[in-house]
Amino acid sequence: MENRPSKTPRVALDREAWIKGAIAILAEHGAERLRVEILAKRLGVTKGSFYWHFKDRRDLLDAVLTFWKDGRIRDIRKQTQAEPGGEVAALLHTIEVYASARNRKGISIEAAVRDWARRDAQAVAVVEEVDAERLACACRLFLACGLESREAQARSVMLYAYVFGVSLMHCGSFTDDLASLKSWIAERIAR
Amino acid sequence: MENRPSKTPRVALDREAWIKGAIAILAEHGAERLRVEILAKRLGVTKGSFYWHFKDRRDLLDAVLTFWKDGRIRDIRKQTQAEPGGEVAALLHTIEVYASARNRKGISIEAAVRDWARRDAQAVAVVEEVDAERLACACRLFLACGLESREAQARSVMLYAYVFGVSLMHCGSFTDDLASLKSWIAERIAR
DNA sequence: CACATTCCATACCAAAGCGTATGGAGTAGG
DNA sequence: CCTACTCCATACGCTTTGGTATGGAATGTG
Repeated sequence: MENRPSKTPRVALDREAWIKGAIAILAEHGAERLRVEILAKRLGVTKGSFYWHFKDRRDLLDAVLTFWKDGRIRDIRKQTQAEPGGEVAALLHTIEVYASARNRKGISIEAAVRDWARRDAQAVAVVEEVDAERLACACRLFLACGLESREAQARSVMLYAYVFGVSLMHCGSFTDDLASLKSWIAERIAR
Repeated sequence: MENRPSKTPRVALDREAWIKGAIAILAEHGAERLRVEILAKRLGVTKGSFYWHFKDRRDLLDAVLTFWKDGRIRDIRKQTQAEPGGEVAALLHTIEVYASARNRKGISIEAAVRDWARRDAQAVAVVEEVDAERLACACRLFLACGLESREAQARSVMLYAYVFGVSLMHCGSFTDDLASLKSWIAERIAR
């Protein structure tokens, strides 16, 4: 199934195509509005196809969660890689990437999954795994900077709480130069 | 309508009772799951009654948003009151109150409204008003502490971003003493 | 060519939910 | 006591959506 040559004229959908479409809807409308008929229409097929690839709607939701979790864990490990001496730069880079307005799609997915986790046990488990990995990655960098364990933990929590919070706020009309405010904050968190 | 004596045997519902019930559902299940028939059942009546008090479902949603906005603006003004010299204490108090786990209900509503605001223009407008007021209140305190305008703004953004972010994270398994981490963070933000 | 397999369309049922129409019970005013 | 008004119940039509059953077209295989 997965090693189908991509040149095949028959453009059959596989599980991953459905999952990626589902994540797009998740980002735009939230988990509650992730309906199989809507998704099928978006992919240009009918739901008869859906139930070939997935047992039921829940099967899709779990697949989406796993797909998202794996991607996020891969990403945080990549973003927090640092050579000795470059730890502060890596921290600033992480804040920049995760709090940046140009990461709109990623932030939307993140927000949707976290809202989802307020009502779904499986989503809670996934978010906990991702948060644990992210905190561990940040903590590793702070420790490498020479901070003691306690402060490294506190700064890690502060870092991610800030990053998620700022992506939820609507502070556009508060200041004329939000970018410089953000870099001031990033400095205070990372250094 | 509003000056009905409370001793009336007939316990008729008024608009506010419907709104408060709606906010409870909003906190538990989100705006998407705020259905009039479910709400009516929760209040012990049928939807026939609902359409007496509200034009349609949208009418209820707008009323919920206005009710929430007024309450939040009243609250932030109250929480950030400070006598001269007590500004830092007021800031720490605000962080404590808004990021506290004992404020579960309020945090749930807050999260639901913010998620709602990702898809609803009216909700966006309300969240923007509330955020603007909160940032202004915090900024006032920082300025009273003697900080210059730029830093006061930056700290205000950091304060609220952190507060909302920490309520979204799942960092329970990260440390054995989250409380002391939080107070360390609060100190670093407020002072 | 015959056949099985893969992937999808169509048709169908059941449930949830919005909004309307209508009537009925309770209450206040005259 | 009669009437108007308030608040709610009941019944209905309509749309959306999850899930199933079944057939059919495209593709690969012997």
